[in-house]
Amino acid sequence: MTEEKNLNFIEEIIEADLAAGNYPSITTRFPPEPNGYLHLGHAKSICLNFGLALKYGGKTNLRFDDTNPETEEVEYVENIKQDVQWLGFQWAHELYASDYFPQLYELAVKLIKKGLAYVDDSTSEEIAEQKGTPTAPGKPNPYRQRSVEENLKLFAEMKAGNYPDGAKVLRAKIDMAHVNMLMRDPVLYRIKHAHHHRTGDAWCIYPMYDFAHGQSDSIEQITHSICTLEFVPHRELYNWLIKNLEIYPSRQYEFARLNMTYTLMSKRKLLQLVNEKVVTGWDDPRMPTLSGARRRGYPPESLREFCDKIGVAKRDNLIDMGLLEFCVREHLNKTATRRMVVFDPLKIIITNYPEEKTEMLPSENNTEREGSGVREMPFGRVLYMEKDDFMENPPKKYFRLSPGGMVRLKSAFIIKCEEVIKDANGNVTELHCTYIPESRSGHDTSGVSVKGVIHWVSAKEAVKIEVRQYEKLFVTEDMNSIEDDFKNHLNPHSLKVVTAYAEPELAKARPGEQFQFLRMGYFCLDSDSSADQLVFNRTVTLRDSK
RNA sequence: UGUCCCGUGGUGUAAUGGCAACACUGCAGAUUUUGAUUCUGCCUUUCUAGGUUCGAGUCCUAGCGGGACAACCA
Repeated sequence: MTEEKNLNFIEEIIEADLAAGNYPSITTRFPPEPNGYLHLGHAKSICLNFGLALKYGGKTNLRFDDTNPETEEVEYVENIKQDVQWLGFQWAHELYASDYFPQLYELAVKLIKKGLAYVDDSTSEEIAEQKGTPTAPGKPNPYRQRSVEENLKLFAEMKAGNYPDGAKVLRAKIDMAHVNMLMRDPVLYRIKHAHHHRTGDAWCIYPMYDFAHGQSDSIEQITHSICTLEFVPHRELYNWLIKNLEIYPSRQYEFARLNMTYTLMSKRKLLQLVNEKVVTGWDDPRMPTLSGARRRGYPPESLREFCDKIGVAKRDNLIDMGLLEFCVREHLNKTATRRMVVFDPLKIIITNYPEEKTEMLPSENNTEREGSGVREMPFGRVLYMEKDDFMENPPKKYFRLSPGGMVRLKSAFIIKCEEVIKDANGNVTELHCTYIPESRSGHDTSGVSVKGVIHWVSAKEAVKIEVRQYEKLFVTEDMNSIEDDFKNHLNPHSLKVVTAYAEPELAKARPGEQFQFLRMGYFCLDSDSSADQLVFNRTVTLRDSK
């Protein structure tokens, strides 16, 4: 237990509320709209809302904000639930704003009866026109003066389906000259003859966000309704409705949304990438979605650690993607199983090693994880090493292989490069080496010490695999600052597919298993794998201080 | 030319009127059978100007800078 508290501003509010006895315990909610997949920004919100309830012994509801049937689908509902659970959280109740449609309708009637709402026949253009601008007040229209009886009748007719889409709306009657534009008689209900993923065709009028979200909070007795900064102006309306509807006083608090370098966090734009097949789907490992992160191999623990590290505040931020990668490496370093894979093979022949011989050499699965044991790697006369680990004319501080030089083959022997074989064009095609039999790993009596250690595989037993190497999706650091089409900023090299040569043990990889390919990075088996073609995703590279 | 929100190292986040700190990044070094990991050190910080106070990153005022607000989206 640490002494210091270091609370974020929401925790301070909660602790003050609890200390003052304002609530017996807290209730939060995570309120996604099922019109897309969850992304890293949602992870911040999920960790915040669920984390707060966990910390203070409260509970969190998962509530789908499904008030716009035109964009919402069950497919999204299912994936959102899966993502929240994958992140490691369990909701108290699975709820839907659409469950409250009957109650919401009654609340609207109540507002009408109080003379605080009216039916407006204006077109959306007219309403926008009459609304004024942030610097100019709006003007009321004649519909504002309709009687309570007429409003009641008209609203009932709207519900009954007597009018086409757009013919009428229900608006709150507040103040057309209000300095806050959201208080200039906001639209509460609109007509949409659309099929809803849960209520079907039972309704043809649907509440707007402002007449659904806060009311749902009240119905569920949410104590702390936490949302992002763009809802700050809505808070005044949120409170006005609570007061005039005389319902449970939930309170809204706003924090700054997550922004990350080289990334977009807009569901609309991510949907565009999916629809236009720029990526393979919402779960493309390059996507900043939770399903993309999962497929790429980011452990949920890392995401939670990341959300913890970035903190919660009210100022705009741009978090370095490197911080997320740090959290991923930190976790994977302790958990990932080590394997050797050569990406760009250079054949080496150990000239003093017997033709027919193969011996099995043990190598640690993970020195960072106690009890993870060893596996056996076949070693023979013909091996592959990384082309990158050989240099004909090495610079000063180079300590891998060069002509006449020595390196250790990890978990095996020290070898010396005796001869460089080239093709007609002068490209190096093969290396002839000798090995030092006394230098066997763990039994080294050779007295020779070398600085370089490289990975390798036996050519005969090597397994061919497909590896997908990912890089950032966009080349521009701050994607919020651009003013042209975001697709102009796509990274043309965000995916590179290569064939690599793996030690035979890797063929036993199971879905979800995380690996470190020695000196190359962290990888996981992709769902595109088949019996005769294993496909691996590169989760993240190793830190490289070469 | 309105209202609201926000200004602390390169990036984030703390410091709750009393010695500006932690993490990431970067740089340097040690260790290392992964140029990884681990360890050590270093660089760099309170937007400006007034005011209140014994004392201001913190409170007040103004300015400057950034963001939000004119969907029958959420």
